[in-house]
Amino acid sequence: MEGALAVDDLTEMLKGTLEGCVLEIIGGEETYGYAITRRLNELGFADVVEGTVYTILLRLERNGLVQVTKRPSGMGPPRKFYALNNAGREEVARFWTKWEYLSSRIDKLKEGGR
Amino acid sequence: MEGALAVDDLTEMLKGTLEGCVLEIIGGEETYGYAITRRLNELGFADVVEGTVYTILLRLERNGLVQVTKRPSGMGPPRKFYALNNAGREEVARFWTKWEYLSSRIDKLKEGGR
DNA sequence: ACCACTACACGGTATCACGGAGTACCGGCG
DNA sequence: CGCCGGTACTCCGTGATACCGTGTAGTGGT
Repeated sequence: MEGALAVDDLTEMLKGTLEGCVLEIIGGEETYGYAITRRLNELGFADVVEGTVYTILLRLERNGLVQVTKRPSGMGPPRKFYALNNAGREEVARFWTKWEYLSSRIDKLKEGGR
Repeated sequence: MEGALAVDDLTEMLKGTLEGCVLEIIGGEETYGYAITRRLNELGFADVVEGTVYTILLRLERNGLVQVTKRPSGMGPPRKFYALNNAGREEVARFWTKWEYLSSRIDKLKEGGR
């Protein structure tokens, strides 16, 4: 019954897009790593695991795209909440531009490719 | 005047998709590396260079997805023509399934992401 | 003879998603 | 009280991929 989905491994295809997805989620509301992972799983990115998301979050922080606030949880260890700053908002806009561009080219190739 | 396109660097986003694009092009007609590179450039993948395409072609050959035929050119050195075999046709179908899946998830995230 | 265009191959680099191990805080169970 | 499961974050190593420069080679034009 487990992941009997049509797709077995999106890993390589997610390169470059997963970071954008995380940015978009953070842009929607201030949130933290564990919740982002769950959110991604719900959205259909079923195989994305915590280690991957945390790597991305650390990278976002290192690149100065997010503002980080640590808050106690009551449900376990303290959480690190992430919110976009100006640079982050610009980056997420760039991401969507790139995605739009790429997906239009690919769809065109798929249609009139021959 | 230089590449004043809306997108500066698709490199990371192309990971996992470029190989599928090459497969699709080969599936359309038997062709060779140099021409595939030109075709990709025409299609909007402007920054894809020959070295990249050749590594993909070597990989496809190594993975037994293509049938290779060397033919003299008259326009330079001999060309290696690539055509899909059965495994290659299955692979390109899998690619489009994955692409469909991924792009639908991403578009959903973009719309109702919150 | 030189140069430009065509055409392919190779080696090294950077980036990214993944996976496992480790740490830590909390609540419920027997 | 001790153990386990769920929550939550960190670190490090691995594998896959696209990129880039360089080299090799064949053809034709001047």
